Amino acid sequence: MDVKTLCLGVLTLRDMTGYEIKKHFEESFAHFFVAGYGSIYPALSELTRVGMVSCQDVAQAKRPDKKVYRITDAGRGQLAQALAQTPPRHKVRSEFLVLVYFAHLMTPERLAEVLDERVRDIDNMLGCIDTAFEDQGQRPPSHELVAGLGHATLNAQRDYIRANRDRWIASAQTDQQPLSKTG
Amino acid sequence: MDVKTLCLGVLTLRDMTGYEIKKHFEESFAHFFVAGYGSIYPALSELTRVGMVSCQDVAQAKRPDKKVYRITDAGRGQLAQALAQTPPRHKVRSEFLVLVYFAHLMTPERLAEVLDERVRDIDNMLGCIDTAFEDQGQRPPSHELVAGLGHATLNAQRDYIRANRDRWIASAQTDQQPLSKTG
DNA sequence: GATAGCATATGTCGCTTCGATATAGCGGAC
DNA sequence: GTCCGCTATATCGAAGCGACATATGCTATC
Repeated sequence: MDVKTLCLGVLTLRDMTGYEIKKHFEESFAHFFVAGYGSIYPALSELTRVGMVSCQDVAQAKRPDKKVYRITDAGRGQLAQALAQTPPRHKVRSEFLVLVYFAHLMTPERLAEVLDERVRDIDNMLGCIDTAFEDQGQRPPSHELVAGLGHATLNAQRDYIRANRDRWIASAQTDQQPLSKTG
Repeated sequence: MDVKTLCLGVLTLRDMTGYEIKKHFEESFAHFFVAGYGSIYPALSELTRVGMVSCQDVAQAKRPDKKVYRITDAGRGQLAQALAQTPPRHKVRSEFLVLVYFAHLMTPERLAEVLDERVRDIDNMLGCIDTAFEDQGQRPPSHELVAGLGHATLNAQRDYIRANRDRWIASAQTDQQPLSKTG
């Protein structure tokens, strides 16, 4: 599944500009799918070119012009096919866990910093999910499901880190294998 | 953090070929970092070019020749710097959760299929982590930490799906908004 | 004994995506 | 008054992903 399909999906909720699609991604998808302008704008151009969405230029007073995109019947068909066929993959790319994996090459202070920053990030993300869930305007009923899953997963990770933090830092002290003589 | 840094990291454990690095990734990193040959071989070429690793050609009887890579002092220095500076980010790209988010556009049968396949994938991944953790040869002491974190996270996700599966499928029936008239 | 598939081993290619940057005017904060 | 953030679109280089190509030997099935 690529960003094109994602755009078709959010355009079933209402007509949007590229900017609004990005905002919707940030508010509702933040914890499981990231897409920047560098992916969204080319995706919308391509979708327009092949007739999956229509595009209307809207001139605005005191604001830059905007392009409002609307999904077409062809787009709805393609989306239905994508939803029916896409395998439910779930990829993680965690530099946090890479750092933890090489904890024996870091100082205990650095490990503490890494773990604490991860806990802060998790708290932020949980707050983000709650905020998005509170103002439920324009959101599909299934939003509750992904919010619940996000909560369950992030809470479990945070609790596990908190429960083991001190023990890990203590053993980092004994297992340490410095990389350089100047360490 | 890019694949180059990852390669430097695993080469602190022992000298390896590109093929072995890939296997190590699959066995130990599967649940939090994916890297294929298309990333690893170019990374090793570049690391060799700038002197972060050395490379020795080894001719083998009855096997293709191989290139054994070894981290250099310069490489160790660069790795230390990367571990000290890399922010502990954690990115998820879940087509599974996208599908769940648009559950109201799918049939309840399809939603059931998606949820069940995800549970199977999680079980597979848990087995993978356990297998890698059992044969502890050549693994850093911190491997236990990432294995534990993987377990906690995946278990939480699986339990949450199992606990809510039937309720979700029932509400998918009522909330459904078909995309086409032929649905 | 044939043949199919798997393991070892290195690599390329095209496409997608990421993150940073450019542009530009308005509104509010300090 | 000046700086920052919001709305809004877009491009660009670098990185990465997945599939494919190539070669050979070993093992299991028929």
